[in-house]
Amino acid sequence: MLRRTHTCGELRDAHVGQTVRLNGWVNAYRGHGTGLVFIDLRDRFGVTQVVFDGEALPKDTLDTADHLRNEDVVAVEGRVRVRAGGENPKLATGKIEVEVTTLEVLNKTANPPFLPDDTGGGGKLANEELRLKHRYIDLRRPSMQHAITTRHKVYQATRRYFDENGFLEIETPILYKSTPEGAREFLVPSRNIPGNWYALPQSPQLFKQILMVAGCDRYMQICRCFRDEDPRADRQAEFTQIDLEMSFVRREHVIEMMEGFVRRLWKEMTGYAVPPIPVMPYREAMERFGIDRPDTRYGLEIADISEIAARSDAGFFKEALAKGADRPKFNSQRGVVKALRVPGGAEKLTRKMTDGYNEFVRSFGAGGCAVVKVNAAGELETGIAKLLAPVKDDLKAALGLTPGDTVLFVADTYAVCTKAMGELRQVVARDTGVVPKPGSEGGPWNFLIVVDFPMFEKNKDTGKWVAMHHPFTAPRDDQAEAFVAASVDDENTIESIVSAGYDIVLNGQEIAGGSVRIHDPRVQSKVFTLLGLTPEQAKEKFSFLLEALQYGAPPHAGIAFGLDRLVMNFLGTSNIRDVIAFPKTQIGQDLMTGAPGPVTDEQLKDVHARAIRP
RNA sequence: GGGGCGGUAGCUCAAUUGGUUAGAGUACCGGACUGUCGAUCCGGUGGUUGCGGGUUCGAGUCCCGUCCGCCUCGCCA
Repeated sequence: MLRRTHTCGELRDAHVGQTVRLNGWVNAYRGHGTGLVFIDLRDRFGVTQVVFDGEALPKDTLDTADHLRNEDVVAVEGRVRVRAGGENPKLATGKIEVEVTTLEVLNKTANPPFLPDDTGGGGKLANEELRLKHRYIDLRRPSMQHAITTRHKVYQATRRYFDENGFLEIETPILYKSTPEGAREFLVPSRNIPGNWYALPQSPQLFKQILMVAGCDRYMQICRCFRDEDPRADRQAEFTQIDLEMSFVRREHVIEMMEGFVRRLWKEMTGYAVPPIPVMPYREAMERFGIDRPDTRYGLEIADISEIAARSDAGFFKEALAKGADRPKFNSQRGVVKALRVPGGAEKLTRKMTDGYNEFVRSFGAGGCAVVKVNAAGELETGIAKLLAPVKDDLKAALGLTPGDTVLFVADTYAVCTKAMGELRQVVARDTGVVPKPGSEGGPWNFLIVVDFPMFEKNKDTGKWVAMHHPFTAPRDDQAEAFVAASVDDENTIESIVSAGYDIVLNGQEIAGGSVRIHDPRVQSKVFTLLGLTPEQAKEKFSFLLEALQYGAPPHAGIAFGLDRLVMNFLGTSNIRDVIAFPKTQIGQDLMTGAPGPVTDEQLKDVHARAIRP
């Protein structure tokens, strides 16, 4: 084989006169038959034009060259020369060409189902289903090579940063024990212990805490996690986390370390210097933006107008406000009325759109979405304007209304209203064109750290408390005593306890989340009690961690970044499959390998399992 | 589990209210061509319209079911 001396992206006019060898794929054929053939040769480094000149070559070489086709794999040897036909400014190597003296066809291709061209060979990309089936061809596309390379750089920058800061990279088991809380798990039957199963980890949570007890001090791992839940555009059942844990730290120390990581990563990947990241309490995020991961690239803040609404003539406002009126402010079951002022909405929002919003908020359990417009005279009109007449001046002042605005109202319990408004805000932002381009396309990178999450929330269906983060999340340091002292039946107090958890949010997307962990046994047992676990059940599920925590556990805290989402941000894609070499489809199939596939009865017998076939 | 969009030559798409032999570009095969760079020109091969049923004189088109892909709600401690 004529092994390459250079890559296809390397040669410049400085190489003119040198004899070189290139290996690669035929990216394009431009033949003039009897006398002259051009081939663009591609590898992951670039494209170089090689030329076969009939006058200088044996007939059979020219003949072979004339039959080269896209995706054939070849090796050539020849001399670098300035292009006789003029420069091609589209190519980095466009000033030169290689005049071939020897051609070796390393592999003729079958006719490929599509070409790995970012323009689809002159048209659109082949559909994703086909590209996933022949992933090895799709991955040859320059933009996919770029994605893979970008992901590689994120790995390397991550390892450098955490190595410099004293973290040890430690692997944790993939065959793990089932912990039925949280996401549905993938199960693996045991051959040696009949009737028992491993589970694939949703995250290495318990192991990383154990590593702190084990004195490892600082742990990091770029690890695969598995959650058998339905995917989304930015979510796969199988995904990658940058998983971290630190000993002898409190919340602010972890946040400082993570902010340093974000700053380093963005500097290396984009050149952008991340400014100090603002910290916002969960409560404030919910009040102003209706969501725990607010997109702060635009305004459109939500206002609580409950007090004003109570004095209006709108019966449905009063009805909503009557709900849970005896509960404290911000209690999830207490009725509220919220308003969203849409600047210029009178013009930007059509009747059809606002009707759509009405339906939209209903999907989150709200009764509907009321609308008023502010006319040129500054008066409220249309929709529920008449019902608001008694409070119009208060409303104008509270919301800062100006002519041309539209105001959207939702009235319901705090939980429903906040959720509906938060979602509505994002839709309205898109509809009115106030969402900037992503950072990777020149728009802002807006980072935010959200803290002070509630420890617990009520499950809608069962009415039981569930941990908002996970059962090992500590209360904020100043809340621990109140938490331990609180009665299990005191819902209002339990709901008000905030945790020492933290999320990092980028442009409205959660890119990392973590917490300080419980190392006080009193707090831990209180958490289990609230979650409805008896000491025996808790021991059964988490025995090894609980046991370990008894033997000298240092205070510790950690966090995990969603690596796939980080890479997506650097690439400016909203499709997680673009950043995973071998992704799965919506129903978890790998279209290339055909996984998941059937197994034989013999295999099942081996692992003491039987299939229930539909 | 629910909602939405889609599936027609290898690929990207078209095909009037249901109406003649389902077309075009590209790829592929053959031919011409010594400076192309999405090469060009000429000719040709290529179809169970995802699959199954139904309505109809007649279905790519309408109806029912089903499979697959994507988006989304639920779900994702």
